Amino acid sequence: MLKPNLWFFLFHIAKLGATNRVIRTSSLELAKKTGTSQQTASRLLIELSKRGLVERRIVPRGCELKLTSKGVEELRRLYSETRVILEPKEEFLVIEGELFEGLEEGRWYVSQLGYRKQFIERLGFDPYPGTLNLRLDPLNQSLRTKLESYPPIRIRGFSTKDRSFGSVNCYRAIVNDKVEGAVIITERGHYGPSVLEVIAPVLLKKRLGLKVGSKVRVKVLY
Amino acid sequence: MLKPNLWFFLFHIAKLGATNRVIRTSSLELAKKTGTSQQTASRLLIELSKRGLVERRIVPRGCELKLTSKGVEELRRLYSETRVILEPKEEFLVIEGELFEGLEEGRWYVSQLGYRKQFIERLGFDPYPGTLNLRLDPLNQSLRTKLESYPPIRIRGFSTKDRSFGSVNCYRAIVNDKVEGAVIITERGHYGPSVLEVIAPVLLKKRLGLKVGSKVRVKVLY
DNA sequence: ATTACTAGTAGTCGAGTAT
DNA sequence: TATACTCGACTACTAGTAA
Repeated sequence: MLKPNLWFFLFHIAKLGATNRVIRTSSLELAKKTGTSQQTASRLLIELSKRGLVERRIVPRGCELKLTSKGVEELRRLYSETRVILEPKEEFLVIEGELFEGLEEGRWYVSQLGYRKQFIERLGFDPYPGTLNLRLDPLNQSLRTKLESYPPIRIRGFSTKDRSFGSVNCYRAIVNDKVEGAVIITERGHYGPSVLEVIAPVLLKKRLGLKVGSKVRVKVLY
Repeated sequence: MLKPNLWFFLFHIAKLGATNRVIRTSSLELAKKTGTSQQTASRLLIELSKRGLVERRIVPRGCELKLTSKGVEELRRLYSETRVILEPKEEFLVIEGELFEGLEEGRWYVSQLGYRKQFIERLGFDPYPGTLNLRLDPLNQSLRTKLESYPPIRIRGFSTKDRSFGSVNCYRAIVNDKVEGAVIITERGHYGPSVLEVIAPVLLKKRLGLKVGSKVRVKVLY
């Protein structure tokens, strides 16, 4: 668990904008922002860097910093938990996308027993082997990004003797206002943020009469 | 400024539900949750209590805790700042309510020079002396509550020789898609959460042809 | 200018324990 | 049972300073 003062320091670095770009700063500036000494700032920077939460490069008069994805994740975790504390109401987000024919990789992943057992336990259904892949326009991509800041239903990764499978985040969802299923967000997704992958207990394409190019409306609960 | 480990401790107390009700716990339980000793938990509880962030009562086998409004405020501050870091996009919220004739108190407050100067400086307009009071149904009340979790434009309180005036939080707003103004949220509001008070550079009732009972739509930017 | 080491010190922790 | 005090141990801080 990240120590509170490291978290606080990370937070201040993020406040300077280091979540999505490299910033130019110095240990003295950070010391002032966090109300500590230059020496302590230097030490904490070294520690954050060691823990892989910030990337750091010493340059002539100061340093360049950027949060790693692990650093952003850490920030987001506390943010999500605080949201649950302060805004306990159940809400939803509607994401729309266009069906496309995927690589059929999803079928293989979803049917892995290590995932299936958890899907059944945590989502309450045994997913049909296959995913519905929706292409998102930029507006819907930003909704997807927003979604990721909400506390997910976590499916843990696991290993077989052949390989290891990463953890997966899920959100309950209702597809075209009819079928209950879930959005899945994989650690290193096969497609990236422009695609939304949906699973359900049934073959969605058939059940909803969808074909390539169909507009699909996903109401995601969180 | 609240020390990081105190903040972290407050966060854990909040996670147990102490934001909106009294919880029953003990220093040992909190110690386990935060990964520290019973002694440290006890000491931090005393400190949080001294600083007026939690209310505390020792009972036979443990203690009862509840965050004070100052404690919740502290949590909300960091939450809001983190939101700005992680979700930098400008967004809005549409709140609708029904016009009613207020106590005319607003007129007096808004025209106080201590407020007016700040309104001009921070909102960019000199408010018409008076407020538009909208009665909110429960759904719109929850939107108002949600609004309060976003970082506001803060107007500081001040004192005259006669009395003191509390600080006010504002959000830019557009009324009925036509007139720019601001929603004001006072510390100890005259009306409570079921009412939304709006100010603008003009007399809104006249400008928009409103009368008692009119439905008014306020698009609040944050 | 910076970063970051060393060394001395201030502050925090938790075992023991009184209440 | 609890809370919370004392005190020795340890951690984390900053001043001084080298690079």
